[in-house]
Amino acid sequence: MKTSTRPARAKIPDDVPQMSQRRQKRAGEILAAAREVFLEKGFERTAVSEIAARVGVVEGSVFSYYATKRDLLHEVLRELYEPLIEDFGGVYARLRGLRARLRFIIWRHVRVYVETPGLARLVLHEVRTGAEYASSGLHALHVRYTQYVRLALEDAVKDGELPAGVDVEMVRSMLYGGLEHLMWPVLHGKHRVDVDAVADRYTELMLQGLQPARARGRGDHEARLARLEALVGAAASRRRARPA
Amino acid sequence: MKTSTRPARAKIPDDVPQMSQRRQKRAGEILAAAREVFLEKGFERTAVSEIAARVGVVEGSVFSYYATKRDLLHEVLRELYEPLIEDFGGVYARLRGLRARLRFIIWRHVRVYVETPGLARLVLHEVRTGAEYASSGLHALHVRYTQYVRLALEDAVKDGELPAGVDVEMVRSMLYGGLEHLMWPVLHGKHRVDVDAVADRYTELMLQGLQPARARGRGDHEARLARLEALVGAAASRRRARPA
Amino acid sequence: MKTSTRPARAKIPDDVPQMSQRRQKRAGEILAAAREVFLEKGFERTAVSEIAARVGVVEGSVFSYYATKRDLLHEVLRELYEPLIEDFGGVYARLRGLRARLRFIIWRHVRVYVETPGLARLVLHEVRTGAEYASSGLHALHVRYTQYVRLALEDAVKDGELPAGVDVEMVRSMLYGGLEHLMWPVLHGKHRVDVDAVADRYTELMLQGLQPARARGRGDHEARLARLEALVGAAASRRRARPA
Amino acid sequence: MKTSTRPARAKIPDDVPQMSQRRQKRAGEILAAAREVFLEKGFERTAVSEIAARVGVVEGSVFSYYATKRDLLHEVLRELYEPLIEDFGGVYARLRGLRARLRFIIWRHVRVYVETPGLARLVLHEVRTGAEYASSGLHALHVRYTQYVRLALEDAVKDGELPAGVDVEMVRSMLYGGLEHLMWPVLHGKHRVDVDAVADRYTELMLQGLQPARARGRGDHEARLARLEALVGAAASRRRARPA
DNA sequence: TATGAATGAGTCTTCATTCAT
DNA sequence: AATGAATGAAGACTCATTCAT
Repeated sequence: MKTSTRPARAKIPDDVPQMSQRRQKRAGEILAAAREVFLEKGFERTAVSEIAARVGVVEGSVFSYYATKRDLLHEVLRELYEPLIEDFGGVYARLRGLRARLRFIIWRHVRVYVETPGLARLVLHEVRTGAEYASSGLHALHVRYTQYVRLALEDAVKDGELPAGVDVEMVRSMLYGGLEHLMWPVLHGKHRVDVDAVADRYTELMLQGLQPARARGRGDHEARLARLEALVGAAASRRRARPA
Repeated sequence: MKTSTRPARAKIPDDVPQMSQRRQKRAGEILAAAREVFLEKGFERTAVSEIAARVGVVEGSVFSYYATKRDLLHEVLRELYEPLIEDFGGVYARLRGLRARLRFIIWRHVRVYVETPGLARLVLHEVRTGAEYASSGLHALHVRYTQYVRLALEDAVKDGELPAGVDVEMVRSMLYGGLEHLMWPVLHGKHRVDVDAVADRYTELMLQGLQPARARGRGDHEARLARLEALVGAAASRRRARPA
Repeated sequence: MKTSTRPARAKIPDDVPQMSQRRQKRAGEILAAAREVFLEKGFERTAVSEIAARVGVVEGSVFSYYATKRDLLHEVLRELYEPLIEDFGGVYARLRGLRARLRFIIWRHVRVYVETPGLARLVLHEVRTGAEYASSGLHALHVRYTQYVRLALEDAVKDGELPAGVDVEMVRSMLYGGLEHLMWPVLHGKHRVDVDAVADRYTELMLQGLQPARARGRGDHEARLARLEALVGAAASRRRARPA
Repeated sequence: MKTSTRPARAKIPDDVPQMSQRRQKRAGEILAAAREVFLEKGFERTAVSEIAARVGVVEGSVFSYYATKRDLLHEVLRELYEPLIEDFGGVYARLRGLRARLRFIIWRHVRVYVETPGLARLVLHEVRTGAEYASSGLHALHVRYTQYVRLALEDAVKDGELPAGVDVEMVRSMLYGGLEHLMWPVLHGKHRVDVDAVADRYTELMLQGLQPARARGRGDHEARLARLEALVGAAASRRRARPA
C-alpha cells in the first residue's frame, strides 16, 4: 500500500509490526491534520510544515510516519473512500429496480460534493491528474466506488428492464462526468444545492433522456405512472436527507 | 496575438504589432510546446523551463514572447477555441431538428478530444479555477462555445420537439461533463475512438435516456407496478441506513 | 527576535519563542553577515545569496531564519537602534545645559559611524524610502532616537538659553545630515576619526555658527555697511543671470 | 570618460571621430530619454528597454551609443551638473561677502531639490553609493560643484570676516548634509518649500549658530544690521526665484 | 550601422526531504 | 523515536548585454 520503502508503517489495524499506542495515536493525528489541510487547500498548495504545525510536531516527524507527502495523501483518500464504498455495499443490496439504484448512486454522489467538496476537488483535480494515479491503488478504490453503476445496469438487463447491449462505460461517464460538471459551481461555493431535487432530476434525465415519455406520444398511463414513481422515490429518500 | 504589453516594441510606424517572420515562427513554436506540456501536466505542474527546453531556447526567451506563464496559457486556449467557435457559427445555422443539432455539438466536441486532447481538461480544471478567469476573456469564449446547447434546446422547445421546462444547465453538464469523462482515457493515449460512432451513441443516450422508446414500449403495467412496490419497500428499509 | 511568522515553530509548551543554542547562534551569524553586506552595498544591491555565502549556508537557510530579505534588514537596524536609544535614556537625563546635551547627542552619533559604520546610510537612504517604513516600527525607533535634539532645544528655550522660535527640524537636519556627510569618508574606510575632537568642534559650530562670539565682536560697522552695499550691487547684476 | 571600451563614442562636441548628424541626434534623444526615466525611477529601477522604447529604438541600439547603462547614467549626470557649475562660476564671482556667497550657495542648492528632485535622489542614493563613484569622474564634478563653499570660506578668512582655522570640510558637510537631510521630505513629495525662506534661515543658522547675536547679549546695533542684511539679500534674490 | 532575437546569470522565495544528534 | 536544522533543487520572472544578420 505504501509507495515508498522507508520507515513509515501503514496504519491499517492488522498490520504485522504492531506499533506502540503512542505511535499509532500520532499517526492518526497526523492523518487527521493532513485531511483537514488537503481538503482546505488541495494537495500542491499544502505544505507539510503546515500539517506538522497543526499536530504540534516538527516537519521531520511527519516523514517518520509517512514516507512521502503523496503517501499521506493516498492514506487520506483511502480513509475517505472506504466508508463511502461501505455505504454503497450496505444500501445497494437492499435496493430493487434500476431507477431506485441509479437514484441512490446519483444521490450519494451529489452528497459527496455537498458534504465534502474538498474531497471531490482533491480527487478530480489533483490525484486523477497525476501520472501515478493508476499505480497508486487509488484507481482501484475509484473503480470499486463507481462499479455500482455497472452492477445496476447489468442487473437491469438481467431483469429485462433494459435491453442488452447498453454501453456501460458511456453511462458511467454520463453519470459521473455530468454530475462533476454540474457540481463544479458548488465546489467554488457559488450555489447551495437541493440534493434530492438534483438527484431526482438527474435520474430522470438519465433514464428518459431529453424526450420524456409524454413527448414521444405515449398514452396518459405512462406519464402518470412515471410521475408516481418519481414522487414515491423522492419522498422516501428526502426523509433521510441531511445536507451539511 | 500578444496578450501582454511589455515585450512588444511598436517601432513600425503605423503601430501594427507586425512580427518578423522569425519572431512569429518562434512564437508559434513556443505556443505549440506550451500546449504540449500544459496538456500533459496541467498548468500548475508545468514549468516554464520545460517549455523552453522543448523549443530549445532559454527560459528567459519564453518571457520575451509571452510576458507571463498565464498569458501563455490563455493564448493556447484561445488558439483552440477560435476555430471551434467558427466551426459552430458556420455549420449550426444549417442544421434542422434537435437530434441533428445535438449530434453536431457532440461530434464536434469529441473531435476536440481526439484532435487536441486535453484542452478541455485544461479549461475545466485549471483555468476556470483562477480568479481572473471571468476577466480574462476566456470566460466569454467559453460561453460562446457552449451556448449552442442552450440554443438547440430553446429551439426544440419552440418547435414543439421538447416540452418546456427543460433544465438547460443540467443538460449542458451532462453533455460536456459526460463527454469529458468518457474521453479521459483518450487523453492518456489508451484508446482510439471512432468519433462518429461515439457521437451517434451519445446523442441517442442523451435523447432517449437509458430506456429507449422500444424498450419502454415493451414494459407492461404489471412489471412497473411490481417495481414500484419494491421501491417503496426499499425506501422503508433505507431509513435505517446511517450515511457517514 | 523573529519578525515574521512562518518559520517559528512554537512547540515549546509555554509559547516562548525559545531557540536552541545552535539556532540562536546561526541567527546571529546570519544577522552579522547581513549587516556587513547591507552596509557595503545597500539593501537593493545586496543579494541574499551573498549573505548566505558569507555564513556558509545555502540561500534557503537564510529564509528559515528570516522570512524575508526586508525582515532581515529590519532586524539589522533594530539591533543598532536599541542600544543607542538605551544609551540616551540613561545619560541624557543627567546632563545640564544645551551645550552638554548637544555635545552628547553629537558624540554618541559620531560613535555610531565609527563603531557601526554605514548603518545611518542604510536608514537614511534605503529604509526611509520604502513605503512600509512608517508601519514597520522602524519609524518609531527613529523618532525615539532623534527626539532628544528636540528635547534639548525645548529645554534650552525654557531655561532662557535660546530665544523661542528655533526651527527644530532645521537644527535636527543640520545635526544628523551634517554628521552623516562628514562621516561619509569614514564609512569607506578613508580616515580614522577622533570622536571627541569631532564632537567638540561640531558642537561649537552648531552653537556659535561660522562667526564665533570673538570674531563677531571684531566686525566694525564700517566693514559691514560696505558689504551691505556690495550685496545690493550684486543682487542687481544677478538679475541678468539665467538659471538653467 | 567612458568606463568601458566598446563602440560607443562620447558625445562631447569636440571629440575626434566626428559622428554623423543623424548619429549625434540619436545620441541626444537617447540621452534625453535616459534622463527622463532615470529621474523618474532611479537608476536600478530603470530598464534600458524603457529608455529605448521612449526613443523608439530597440534595446540593442542604445548600446551602440552608450556601452553601458552606467555610462549612460554618467553622461546624464554630467549633463545636469555642468550648467549647475557654470551657474556658480558666473554668479559667484560677482558676489561680495561671506553671507551673500553662502546664501547663494545654499539657495542654489535648495533649488536643485525643488526643481530637479530626481537628480538629487539619483546622486545621493544611487551614484554616490556605488563603488566606482570615485573613479567615474562624477566625484570630480561633485567636488567642482561644492568647492565654492571652500572658496567662500577662504575668501572670508582673507577678508578678515572669519578667523583663520575654520574647518572647511566640516562646514561643507554641515551645509550639504544638513540641506540633504532637510530636503528629504521634498524628494518624496511631502512638502512644498519656500526656497528663499529656507535659504535665509539656513544661512543664518550657519552663520550665527543656535545662539544668535541677541542671545549672546550683543547690542541692538548688531541685530538691526543683521536683519537689514538678511532682508536686502532675500528681497534681491527673491525677484529671480522661479520655483518649479 | 542598426536591428532585435536570444542569452544567461541573476532576483527572491518555497518546500519536500534528509540526517546528525 | 523524535527532533529540527540544513539542504538543494525548483519556481516564475527580469534585464543588461551580445551578436548574427
